[in-house]
Amino acid sequence: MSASTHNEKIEAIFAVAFRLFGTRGFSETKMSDIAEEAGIAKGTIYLYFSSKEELFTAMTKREFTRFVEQLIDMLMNTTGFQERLEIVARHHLSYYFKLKQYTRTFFHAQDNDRFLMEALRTFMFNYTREVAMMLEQCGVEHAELHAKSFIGILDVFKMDILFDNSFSIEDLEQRIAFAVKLFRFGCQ
Amino acid sequence: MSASTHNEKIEAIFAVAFRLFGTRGFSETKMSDIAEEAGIAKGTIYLYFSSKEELFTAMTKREFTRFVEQLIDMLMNTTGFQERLEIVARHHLSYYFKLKQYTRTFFHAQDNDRFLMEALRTFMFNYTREVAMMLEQCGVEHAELHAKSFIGILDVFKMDILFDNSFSIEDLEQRIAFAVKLFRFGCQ
Amino acid sequence: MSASTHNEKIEAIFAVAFRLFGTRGFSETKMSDIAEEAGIAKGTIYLYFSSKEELFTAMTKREFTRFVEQLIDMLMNTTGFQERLEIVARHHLSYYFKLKQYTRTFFHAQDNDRFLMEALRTFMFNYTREVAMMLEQCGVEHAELHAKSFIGILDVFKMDILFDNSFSIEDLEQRIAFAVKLFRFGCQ
Amino acid sequence: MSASTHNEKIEAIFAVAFRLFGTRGFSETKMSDIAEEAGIAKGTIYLYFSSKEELFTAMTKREFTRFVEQLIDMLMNTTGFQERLEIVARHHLSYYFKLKQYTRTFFHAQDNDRFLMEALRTFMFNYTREVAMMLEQCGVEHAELHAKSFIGILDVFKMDILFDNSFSIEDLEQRIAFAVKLFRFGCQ
DNA sequence: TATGAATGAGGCTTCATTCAT
DNA sequence: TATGAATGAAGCCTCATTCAT
Repeated sequence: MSASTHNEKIEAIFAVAFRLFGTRGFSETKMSDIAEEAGIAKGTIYLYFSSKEELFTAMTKREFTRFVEQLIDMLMNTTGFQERLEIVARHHLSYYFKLKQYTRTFFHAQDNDRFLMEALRTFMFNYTREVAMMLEQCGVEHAELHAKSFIGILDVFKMDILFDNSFSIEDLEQRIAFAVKLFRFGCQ
Repeated sequence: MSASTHNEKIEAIFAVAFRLFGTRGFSETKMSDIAEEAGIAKGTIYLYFSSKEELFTAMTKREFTRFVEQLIDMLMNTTGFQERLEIVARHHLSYYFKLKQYTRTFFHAQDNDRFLMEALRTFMFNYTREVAMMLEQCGVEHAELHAKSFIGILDVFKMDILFDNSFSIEDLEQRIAFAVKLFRFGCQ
Repeated sequence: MSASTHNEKIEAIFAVAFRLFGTRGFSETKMSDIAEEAGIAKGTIYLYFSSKEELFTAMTKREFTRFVEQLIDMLMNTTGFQERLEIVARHHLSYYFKLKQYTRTFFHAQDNDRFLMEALRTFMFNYTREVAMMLEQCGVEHAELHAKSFIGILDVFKMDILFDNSFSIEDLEQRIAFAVKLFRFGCQ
Repeated sequence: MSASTHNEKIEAIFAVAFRLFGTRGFSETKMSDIAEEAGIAKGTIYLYFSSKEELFTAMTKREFTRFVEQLIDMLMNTTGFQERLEIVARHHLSYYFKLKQYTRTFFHAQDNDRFLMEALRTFMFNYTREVAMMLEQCGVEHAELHAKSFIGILDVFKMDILFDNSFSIEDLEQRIAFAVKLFRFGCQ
């Protein structure tokens, strides 16, 4: 039923928190629901996280960190501008695609929370830095602004993924190709 | 302090709601605060809006609508691809710049509601459509995808504006120029 | 639409109040509903009744008074013990029968209200007195206790009327006959 | 002050609720008052009852059930028509007499709810059934109508008990004797 | 460590009543 | 007299957090 070791328990809490915060949002998610779905008692969560906000922030930070680390791994094994751009694009869009069923608010400023804003800032900083480094290696000037822009292009397609119920893998690949092409050569 | 006519009162409520929801987020904004700052009684809000959620949604919808209408106006009086792109970019970024002091959550999926998600969807649809129409008139293919992408590039710079306390008018203009150039000619 | 003279207006208010208080009960009936259904403004009610409680009490008192006055009229034109008992019984039960569709709480201690309790007391006093006087004229001893008992027998049948959806005029007449017979000769 | 076990706590809540709802009525009784007088926190009540209405209904149902069960017990150990009628009468009237200080609304349709009406219906059904069974055993015809009538006679005396501050034990016994005699032999 | 019953601050909302017109 | 927009006191209920076991 419930996870037994310290880490397993934290993982279980994170997993449920991710799902519930993602689907319902911060305020509408109850600590008691998280506890119940994680198979532990309400009080137990407080052994690991001092408050609801801390749990939310910790979970979000971990998610952000993972996201960037995975990106770094993938970029490490690749050369070629086009390929690398595609990797960034695919990683970004796949994230939303995979989690579509229960993602709604992640990577977005929440209803609340100075803490999350800080986490989001750090995330953007790290994410941008990695993409910028990659761009720099590939000889692109104004790497940071370009990195942000590329991320922006990708992020806006999140709307399509989340709102369009018939959005398919093929659509995803099409968006990737489109984003990379636009980024490299402009709209003309 | 308080406005007298029906519409003035609604405007007053909207104005305060916009500011408070924007700075504090939905859950952390109290109806009593809105009432107090609007110079009316708590109960009075309920003469115009049936619930906190309805007020929030109505206010957001109005904001979205205004944003798009203003854009339409400005595009109407302009020709030239470069100029029009600059107008879109400036409108988008200026919005955040002007409201920097109390904007945080707008144009973002909230912690709550189905209603706002629907409003956001409509907004994105309208905003994208206007930009896409303009692009089409200027001979750009895949106008919709391009429109979204351009919006994405602009929207990501919102982060810079909101997070960077020293962000200046000059920075703003630089971002505008950068976004337009990238969009037109790519990163190279 | 709305009644124009002073008395017509009061009558209109009474009529609506009777219906709404009767169907919904005191707390669940809003002054605004009464005003609306009476075709007048909320504030207007306060020109005639100083509070919700006063309206309720006044309306109830009037209803009680009417009930007893009608009974007095009918008894006045009759002689004969059996006939008179039947008149009381028919008057009592017909009242509930006629108002079945919107009677629920009348003649009963309310959820609230010292005022109504007082009105109810007066009503029971007057109602009992009239029945007792009649019994006395007919030579019945312990007229007051007997009067109350007879009223009690009748009042319990109210349950049948209110709860039994198929309760008919024939059932009503049967109850009348039964009540009178029991009262006169006992259960044997 | 506060009870410790689950059941003790519920009993404590019931006891206070019975007293307060009985004296003040439903609407005028505050959940916070019940909590305070029960020596627990407001929120604790909601661990056992999902709403004020539910508490009220549950308490009333329990009271009804008890009333009938006690009657059944007492009838079980008695034979003789006269004695049994006296038992019913004494049980009914003693109930009001004992609880005089804080009974006002029980056994009466409340200002509110469908729920209570249903409970009242069930109560009347069960109460009537027990009395009717007893009457049948004693050879009385039309047992149900007779049972209701007897209950009605008794119930009307509730008024005397509640309204007459000098109502004594002797008065009570007199009413019992009167009710039984009337019921058996009629008014003559 | 783990539990979950208990807490109680706090917010949304209702609605009787007022009063300027 | 009549209106109805405005008021604001008051109460139900939620839920993050605590703590005795």
